[in-house]
Amino acid sequence: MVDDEISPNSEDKRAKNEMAVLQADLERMKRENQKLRDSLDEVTTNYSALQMHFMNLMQERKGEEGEEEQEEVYGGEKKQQLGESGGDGILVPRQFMDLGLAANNGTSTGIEPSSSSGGRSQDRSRSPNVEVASKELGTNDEEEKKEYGRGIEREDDSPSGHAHKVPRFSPPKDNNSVEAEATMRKARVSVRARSETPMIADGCQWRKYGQKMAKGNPCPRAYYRCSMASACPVRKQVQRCAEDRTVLITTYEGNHNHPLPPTAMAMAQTTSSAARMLLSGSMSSADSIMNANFLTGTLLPCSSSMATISASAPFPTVTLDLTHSPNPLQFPRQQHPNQLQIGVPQNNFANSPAASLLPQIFGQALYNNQSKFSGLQMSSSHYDADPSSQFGNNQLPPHQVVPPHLADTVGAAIATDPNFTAALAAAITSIIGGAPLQHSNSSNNNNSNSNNKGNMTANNSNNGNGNVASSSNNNCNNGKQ
DNA sequence: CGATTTTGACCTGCGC
DNA sequence: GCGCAGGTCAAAATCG
Repeated sequence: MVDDEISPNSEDKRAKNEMAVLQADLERMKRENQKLRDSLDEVTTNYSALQMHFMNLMQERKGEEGEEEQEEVYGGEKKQQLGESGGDGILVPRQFMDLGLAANNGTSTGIEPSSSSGGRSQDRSRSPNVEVASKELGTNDEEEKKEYGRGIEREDDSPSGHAHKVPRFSPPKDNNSVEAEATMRKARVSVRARSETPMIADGCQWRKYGQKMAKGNPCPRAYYRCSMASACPVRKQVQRCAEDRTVLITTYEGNHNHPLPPTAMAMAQTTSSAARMLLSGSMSSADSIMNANFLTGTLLPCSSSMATISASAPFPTVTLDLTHSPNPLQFPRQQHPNQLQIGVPQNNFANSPAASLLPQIFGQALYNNQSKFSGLQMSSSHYDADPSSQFGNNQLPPHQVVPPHLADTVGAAIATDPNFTAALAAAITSIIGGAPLQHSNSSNNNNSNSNNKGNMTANNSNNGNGNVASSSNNNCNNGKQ
């Protein structure tokens, strides 16, 4: 009887104990959860603060340099552009956008005939170099004709349709600008990334205009044209790697001549920066080596094969290879003490402002002074002990980092997001291309109107009915085409 | 019905 | 000069 009475009591006690333990666990978990939240909030907050601070610094610096440049080169014209771009709250991001979309000011003129004459005449009043820069980055009618030969010419000016008889790279009409254009025409940024989707979601709208079988690759290569604006010269090629079908090789070319949605800014940065890379002195081999070393040695120190620059013929190409590691951004935690690491506090990086800001930050920073970023490194999984010296002369405050317990998650989320590849490519190419271009018209704006038509065309056409037979070689070659 | 994709044909550049 | 390969065009087909 006693046992019968005691037994329930002891069970009750035990149950209570267990309950207490569970509650304690729960409490502990709640506290930890709260800690994590706090950490995340803190990271986010500090990231935003740092971001703003950095942008402000860049803006100030750019403002100074921009004024000097424009007085030197443009005779004050640039000041006006800066003023226009900086008239509202968008000023700060705008300035960063300018790095990649610098020339789009001219492009808008290309779209809007009413204003084109003014913009073009301005461009042509500049020094040859400036004109090259303008043409390269911009897309007025003439330059489009030169760059894209028959196609654009027919679209714009040649109803007869015989423009295709004009050589795509026709002999220079005058001086070196055409040469630069030709170079620009071939500037490419290639991104290799594992993706199940037919295309990287770069935020732009694309229209497929061709498909071919590339030599040595059973997968067809698809040709896309930006369809966000009728005369946008940006094109891209999408092809799966022959050796690894899960690898998607996307090659961008050209610069948008229309406003872009935030999610597309990254790609715009990429393509325009690639153009700049070429423009910036035709990119001597020494430069390319230097830049490549800089890129692979600092930005991506733990994966020298992740990013390569090829300035060799036929197309100078910046290739970003994100396929070598399941988590290419998951850099080792032990890194060079002076390396800049940027923590990314948001899982959904591709859709976050950071996705579009990152390339701009990188690019702008290098625009100002490449040497300051000699230790640059981007990391999604970063936490380091002493970030204080990272920005060199910029004296930026130590930035908050992703705590260790969040780092893996964040890094993995980013690395597995195909959208991120575009942003990362943009960052890299901004570094490569943005640095040497200090005196180009980086303050140009992107003012043209856009007519968004249709949807993102993610065509997965792989029927392989191109008219070129496969044979050997090629593909999976880091985008050198 | 307009926009987009498909696909054969064509053009250009390049190597031999 | 020829052939190959890459790139583009444009009519037809397809889609929404």
